Amino acid sequence: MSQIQSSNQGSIEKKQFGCDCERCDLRDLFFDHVDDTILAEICSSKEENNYEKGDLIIREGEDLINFIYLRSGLVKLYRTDKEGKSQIIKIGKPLDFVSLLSVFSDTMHKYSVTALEHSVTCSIKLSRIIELAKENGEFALNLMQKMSRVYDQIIIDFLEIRKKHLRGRTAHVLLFFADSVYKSNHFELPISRKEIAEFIGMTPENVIRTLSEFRKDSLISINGKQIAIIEKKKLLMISEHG
Amino acid sequence: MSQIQSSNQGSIEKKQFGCDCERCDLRDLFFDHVDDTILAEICSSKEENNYEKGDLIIREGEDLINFIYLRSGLVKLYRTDKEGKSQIIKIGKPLDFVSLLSVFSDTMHKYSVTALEHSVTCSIKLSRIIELAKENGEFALNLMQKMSRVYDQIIIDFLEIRKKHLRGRTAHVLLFFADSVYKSNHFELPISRKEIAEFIGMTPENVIRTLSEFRKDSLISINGKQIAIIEKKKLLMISEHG
DNA sequence: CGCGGCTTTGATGTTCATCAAGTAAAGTGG
DNA sequence: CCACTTTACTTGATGAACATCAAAGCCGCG
Repeated sequence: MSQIQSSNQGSIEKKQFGCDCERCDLRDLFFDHVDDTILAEICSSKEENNYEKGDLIIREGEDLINFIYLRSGLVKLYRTDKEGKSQIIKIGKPLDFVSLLSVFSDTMHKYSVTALEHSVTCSIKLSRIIELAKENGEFALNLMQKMSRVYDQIIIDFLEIRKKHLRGRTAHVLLFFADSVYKSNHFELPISRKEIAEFIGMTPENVIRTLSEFRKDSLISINGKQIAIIEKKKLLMISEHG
Repeated sequence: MSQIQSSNQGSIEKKQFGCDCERCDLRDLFFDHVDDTILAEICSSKEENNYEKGDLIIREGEDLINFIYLRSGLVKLYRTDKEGKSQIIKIGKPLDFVSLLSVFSDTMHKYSVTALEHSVTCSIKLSRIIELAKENGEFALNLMQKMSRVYDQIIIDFLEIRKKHLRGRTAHVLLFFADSVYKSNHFELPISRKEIAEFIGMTPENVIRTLSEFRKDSLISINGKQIAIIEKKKLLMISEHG
């Protein structure tokens, strides 16, 4: 994992924070209710990290020191049991909050996070965030809302997936990447067949078999990791149970 | 559903709040960081409700007006789809927070809640809680921690259950009631076989079959809803996968 | 180049849902 | 309070869905 400090590239507008937080989409989300002085302090104390595909960002069990969020890229959030088997909980995009889960429930990370593509995270000392929340209820409330939405979405996805069979689950994953991540019917799968299986609670063999079926039925075309969705409506029907 | 207002029965210690919050276990959890004046105000404006087994406490989709928590009793938290099929998310005990989930993520309830035994809830206007959180960061942070723990536990339980087969899931449920709810190896099941099935994502028939198997293997004894766990160690092994 | 992990397909058996049919229990109206 | 209706429970039989095992091809990497 490489680790670089972001440099101020002289933004055009607003104050100089000694960093480039002004241009970060996440700023609004987090710091709506924090005044500029504090924002500048946070901003200059933050740490920006770069990760390549496959890099471990957070390891389950590690001490929870930083509040980490995803600035760009794509990550998977997962748990691994003693036998080494993983279960993927969520595919995290920017504006999702990487370490948001479990930040306030424990002193250790409850889940691991690994980059699925080149990703950039920002880290802020958790102790500072907690101070801020104590001092500033609006900020705390804002955080609470975001957290709650992320959690609720995970629960609803789990329930949705549990209702479906193999074909429905597989279609669900394809549509998730097409609609929620890449916003295109043609994309490169950022995860392996095995990881799809860990995501939907099936075996890799059966995921592959189902993808092959979809291909034979001309619902999708497959070229390694390249996926093109051909019959989206049919795929949707399969996902919603068919 | 009956609805009674709690009456002050003249508590011995501390101030008179015009209510009996002093004797509520939940008080500490919520209002550690709120001063007595505000506490008194909240306390006298709260509404206490009684529910019998089977009473609906919250209906999915209802406007989220009150912050509701479970003072005593047992509830199920669940979602129902268009075809009328339910999925149970969690069995809620006192000190769990009935309306905690989704309170801060939406304007509507995302889940339904039904009483599994006689239950007592306290309701506080959500708008008041939000004001409090804004004014008082410590309170907000406290709430955030509790919420986060509840959510994390749900996610971990979902993952655990997903790893297991029918026998493991059924054992898991029995042990949950024995250890986490009733703290006894002999208890009356508060939910039907069908509800167990909705909880673990199986069919009622197979839940029944598995319970019968456990009975034939002398791991448990069954008399209607009365369950006695005989071979706890073996049940534990089955739960942890055997 | 060769090793290890991911991928793919096929064959086989297990696990589970579904259907059916009957019993017990619990609620309902006269 | 009893006959009636409904809902929950139970067991068996069957087939579908899925995991597992096996074998071979592929790809990336040291």
